[in-house]
Amino acid sequence: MGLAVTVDVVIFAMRERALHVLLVERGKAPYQGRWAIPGGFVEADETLEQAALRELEEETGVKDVYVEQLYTFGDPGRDPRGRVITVSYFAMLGGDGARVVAGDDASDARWFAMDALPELAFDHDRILAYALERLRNKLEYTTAGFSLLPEKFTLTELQRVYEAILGRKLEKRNFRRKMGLLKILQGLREWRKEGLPRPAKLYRFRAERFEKLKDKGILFPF
Amino acid sequence: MGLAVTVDVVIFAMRERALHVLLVERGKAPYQGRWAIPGGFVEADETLEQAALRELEEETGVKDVYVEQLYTFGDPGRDPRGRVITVSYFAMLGGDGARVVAGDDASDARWFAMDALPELAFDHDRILAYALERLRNKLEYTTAGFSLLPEKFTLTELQRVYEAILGRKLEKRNFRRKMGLLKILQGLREWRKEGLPRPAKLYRFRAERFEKLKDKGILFPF
DNA sequence: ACAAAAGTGTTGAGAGTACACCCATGC
DNA sequence: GCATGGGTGTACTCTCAACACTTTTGT
Repeated sequence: MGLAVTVDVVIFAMRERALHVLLVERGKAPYQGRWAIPGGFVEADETLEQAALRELEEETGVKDVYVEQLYTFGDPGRDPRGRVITVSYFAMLGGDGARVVAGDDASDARWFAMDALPELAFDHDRILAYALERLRNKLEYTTAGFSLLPEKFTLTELQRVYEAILGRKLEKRNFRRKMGLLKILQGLREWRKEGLPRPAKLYRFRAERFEKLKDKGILFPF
Repeated sequence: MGLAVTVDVVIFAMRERALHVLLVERGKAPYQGRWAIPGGFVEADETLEQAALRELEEETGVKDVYVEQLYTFGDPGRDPRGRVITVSYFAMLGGDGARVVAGDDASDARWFAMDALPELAFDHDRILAYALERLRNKLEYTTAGFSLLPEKFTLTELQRVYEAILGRKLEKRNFRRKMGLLKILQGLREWRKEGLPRPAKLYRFRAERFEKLKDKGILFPF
């Protein structure tokens, strides 16, 4: 079989109130100089997920993240080098982690706002579009939104994550009441003060409480 | 690369009020004589979806179905022949079509009830479990349920599809009212009489009406 | 007349939506 | 003292869940 398999990892983070994605600049042909989703060839003795994590760390320095399989793209002709099938993954980086990559000189990786993307290599624009759609869906029935925040966050920060991904404004009081109803937030006795007119209370996500809700099919009602 | 790629197609149908899946008996090693999900190797010049449709027809005679990609399984060791990555698909066959295969002597294909499966080849039990989970989810936000019925069906038949897949009983009056509210059913002036104490009205699914609902994020509330 | 599935409405509870003002702080 | 984002409650509507009896037919 003249067939090769790659993995590609779409990794999202919130930066400056907007949803960003991490891309790498290709150093060699094909598509030299173009930006691409980090990824590479699967090796013989690793699982697909291990390959995704390895490539992500090699190309961007990001590690210790949870990746989830997205979709497999395999049209003939999607890679000029021959028949290459790619298994795409996606991941989310918490607010604090989002700064790690910026200072990593071992890579040509950069964050791009989702509404200001460069031209991409291969069919990576399709992959990215698919990943965004999946992220929107996950927001409704999982706690994906929390994965894009630091451990401690304010309610307004949480709301901005939802707004950035869904692409529309949400009503503040309703958002807060519903989050309260879910009982998956723990209020802390700490306040965020930097750059705020009035200090905002910090919260922490309580994963163990969410587990109980999941089986009952409870949705995030936004 | 010593890497091969296959496609496998999980195909569901309702038979005798229970959810069934179509399996084929393997004629050669490995796992000779075991039952397996229909599938085979991807050829050089076809898309993954074309490969899935081709293999499905070759092995079971089923054609003209809509297939949807499910998940890609690629652990080293999942196939004793070497490193084989499989892209799985799933499909649904309407009630009338479900009989087609039974008379097809060109294949060793057979329908199995999902709650009485034989031992399967490779990691096909995992694939099947994943497909069932996906089917359950799709039932909630798509019209997947209708794909398992003939063109004309009674409300009780429709309810049985939901019950078979969700694995629990639903309340008749609530089910009917909610289906009515969605306005995606067209009542016909025909009745089903075979084997029924009292004739039941037949309905038809109106796909074009559903399109309008989708964008508004309307869910099937079962 | 009996067995079996078809068909039909109401009520109470909980969640969704829309909406406007005062509060605490930094400058 | 003013600009800025933080924080709070009510009223209405709609949907969900629970629940039992009558109707039509074949035997």
